[in-house]
Amino acid sequence: MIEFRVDTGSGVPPYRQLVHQVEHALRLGQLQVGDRLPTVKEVAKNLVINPNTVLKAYRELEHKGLAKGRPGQGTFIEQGLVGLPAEKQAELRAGLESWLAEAHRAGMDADGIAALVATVLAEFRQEERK
Amino acid sequence: MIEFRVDTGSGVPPYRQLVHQVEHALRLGQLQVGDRLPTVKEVAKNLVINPNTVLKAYRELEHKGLAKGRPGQGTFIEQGLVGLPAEKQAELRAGLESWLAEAHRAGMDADGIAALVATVLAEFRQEERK
Amino acid sequence: MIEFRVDTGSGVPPYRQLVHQVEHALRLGQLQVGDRLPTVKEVAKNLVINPNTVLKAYRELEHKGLAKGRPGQGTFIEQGLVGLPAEKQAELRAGLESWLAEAHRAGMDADGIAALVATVLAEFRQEERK
Amino acid sequence: MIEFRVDTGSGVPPYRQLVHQVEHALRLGQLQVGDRLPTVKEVAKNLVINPNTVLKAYRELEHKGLAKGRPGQGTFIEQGLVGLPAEKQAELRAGLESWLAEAHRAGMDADGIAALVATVLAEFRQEERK
DNA sequence: GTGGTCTAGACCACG
DNA sequence: GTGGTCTAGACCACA
Repeated sequence: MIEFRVDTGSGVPPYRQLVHQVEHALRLGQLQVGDRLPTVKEVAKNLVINPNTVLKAYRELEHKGLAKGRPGQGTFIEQGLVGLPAEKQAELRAGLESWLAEAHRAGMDADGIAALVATVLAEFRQEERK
Repeated sequence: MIEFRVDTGSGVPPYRQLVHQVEHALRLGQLQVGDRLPTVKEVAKNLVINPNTVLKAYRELEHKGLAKGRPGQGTFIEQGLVGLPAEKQAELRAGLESWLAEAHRAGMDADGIAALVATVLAEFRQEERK
Repeated sequence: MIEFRVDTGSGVPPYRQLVHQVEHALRLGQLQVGDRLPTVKEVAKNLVINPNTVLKAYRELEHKGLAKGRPGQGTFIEQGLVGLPAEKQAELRAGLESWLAEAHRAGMDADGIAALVATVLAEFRQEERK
Repeated sequence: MIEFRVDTGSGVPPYRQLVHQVEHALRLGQLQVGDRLPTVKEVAKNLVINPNTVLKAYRELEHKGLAKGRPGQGTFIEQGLVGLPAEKQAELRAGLESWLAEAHRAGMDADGIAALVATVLAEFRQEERK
């Protein structure tokens, strides 16, 4: 079962963070078609946010065709997102994690790492756009 | 001189994106104490956003003690952010870029990469918090 | 609930006047941690100023850590400011008021009094700085 | 010779602070008709502000008929402001200073005192307006 | 309904 | 010309 997080300091609206997390989990194969998402109440209670916010996120997922609420049963994943084969993903992930560990050893904190990653990713996106 | 970007699709308010970019540049040593930021009007014109939005970002930086507006002259960096020595940073950056290139070769698009990176970073943050 | 005033002739930007008034009320114990400030719209309507101006004041208070806006609920005092015990304050206040009454009887108008007070206070500040 | 001060943190435009200080000094009898104000250059240098700002203040005084610039000689007080007789003023001032000293002894800092004074004065003005 | 963001445009203070 | 303030009004996120 997916575990949601909300980072209130990031400026990203909470409901979008939830949507992103589902999308990411789908891409990474952590969520499969047919999986059940936690109930609105559970999420709202765990993250201390308003149930309406969770509902909005689930509706957004429904709108994108990724999930579907079944009254009385919960919300279920309807459709996956194309991603790389699991092995390749695991490989890449391992590579990234080892880089991260190295950065951490070198003395970078999470914010510093995030700054570096954001910069490099932004440049990559710009490259890709060409 | 720092070059701002704004990603309208991310959900992060533009003025916060500007703040983040300055903070990142400070961490990465791309901005130094005493450097001048582009004028409010320049940024507004380049990014096609309202001057007030830029002003809001600069004001936020001022509140954080990172920059200071001097009427008639511009806005200047007041204080740096601790970061790693430039060489170490360059090294780490190279490592990250090579990982990124590998992921790209493997068939991942920017969104997929971002998803993976976000997930791994979030886990790292959770680790760090312990 | 605090009652805001705005003096348009003073040259002090209205949003700063609001900030000052909250700070003063905190120092004087008229506002406590947890108290709710009037809503942005109420203040804007009462003082006949733009809601954005009020918002700017509340935002400034947030930056100073004194208040915090809770969407959908209002803006609340987060932190107090050290001040003297209420009795001592009341005593001092009485002393000041009696002096003021005397000055008034002697024929001074509010502006004259303000001039005298400003001068004496400025000298006091200079003394204190030593 | 009057000694100007500028408090950059107060929000009051510097040029208005200068005007106020002249007016206050006139009310308090510290400046007399015929007295010479410091030159624009002197003030600008001492307070580290732009000469234009000082000029603007002097023009404002001229506009109010309080001072007059005599090319090549300086700026001179043209007209006084009605005030109380010097003895009465000195008496009141002494009273205020003794109150201030008491407040200080009681543990109030300049900001606390300013807060109290501002509040009491504001109420007094409201009374007077009736 | 409450706070928050953005836009558009006017005006002021300062250099 | 540069930063800073204010207004007016639209739209969004949240409770």
